[in-house]
Amino acid sequence: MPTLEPTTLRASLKQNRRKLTRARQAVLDILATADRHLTPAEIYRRAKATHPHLGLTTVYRTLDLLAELGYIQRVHTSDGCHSYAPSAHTHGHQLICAVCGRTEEFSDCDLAKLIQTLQRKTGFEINVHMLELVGRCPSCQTKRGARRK
Amino acid sequence: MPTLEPTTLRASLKQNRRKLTRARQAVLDILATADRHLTPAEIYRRAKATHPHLGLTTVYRTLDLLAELGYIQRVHTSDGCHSYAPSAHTHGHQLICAVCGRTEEFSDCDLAKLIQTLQRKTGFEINVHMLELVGRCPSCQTKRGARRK
DNA sequence: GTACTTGCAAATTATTTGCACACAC
DNA sequence: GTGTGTGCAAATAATTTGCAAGTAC
Repeated sequence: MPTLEPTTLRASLKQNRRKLTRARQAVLDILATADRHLTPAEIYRRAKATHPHLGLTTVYRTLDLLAELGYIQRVHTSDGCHSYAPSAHTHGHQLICAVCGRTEEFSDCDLAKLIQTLQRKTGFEINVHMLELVGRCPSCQTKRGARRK
Repeated sequence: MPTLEPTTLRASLKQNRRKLTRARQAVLDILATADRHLTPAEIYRRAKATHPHLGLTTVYRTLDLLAELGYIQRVHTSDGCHSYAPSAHTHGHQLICAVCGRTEEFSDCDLAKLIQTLQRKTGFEINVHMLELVGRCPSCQTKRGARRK
């Protein structure tokens, strides 16, 4: 996964006249090594371990920035859209475990045909799509078959 | 669109030992006749016209309820997930205009194959999916080709 | 009549802003 | 050195809760 390569990130930042700072590195590190989606507050708490001076404000600002650059992705669950997951910095979608929050990214969504049909039918010009799949990851399936809700 | 049939709604509510009240009717009416997605605050403002006593709290509660029953649907845009659009009370997805917010619902998303492949590859058991397409509606395409951002 | 609902005020939570100081390049 | 970032405190916005009174059935 190219997510973590500091070189790539630094380059992206430079393009926008932005800098690679400790705070940004810390936030991205947390997400990149997390196997589930996290809220700003959770990221803040975790990142403070390696960067005690970190402010929550900075986390918010950093999340916006990283999302804009495509290094992380907002995850939309039924209880809100304020969690973030790492992203491979390309067109990607998330497969989310409803039980533990674990995410997997995938990119071959193959919606071309659907999009074409809908464009013809509705006259819309479609240029962005968001797709998320939700279910239970292998390990949450076995854990006493616990079904959420 | 079955959205508006008060009989259907009343029945759904009854099933859950809920009542069909003026407030709920007012909120649903606003959404059903809106051609774009609206935030709780917008819905509140509009619904007050026909139901001046309405409280914002009730709008929040009603939106939750109607969403749960499938009569409306949360819309997730890049700037948040706090808007709602009418829904045909079946499995459905939204096609959203990024310029004016207009929404169209569609249901034939045909993701079965993709889901099957991913289940095999990842071991996840997938049971929910959310799909949204974003673009420009016909009328926003002609309006001085204004492209958002 | 009863249980579910409402609207208000207040509390809570989430997010943004302004600004002096600090740091990456 | 310069311009971008940061962290703090404070402001704002969004959402939720408790509760007495109201209303659908």
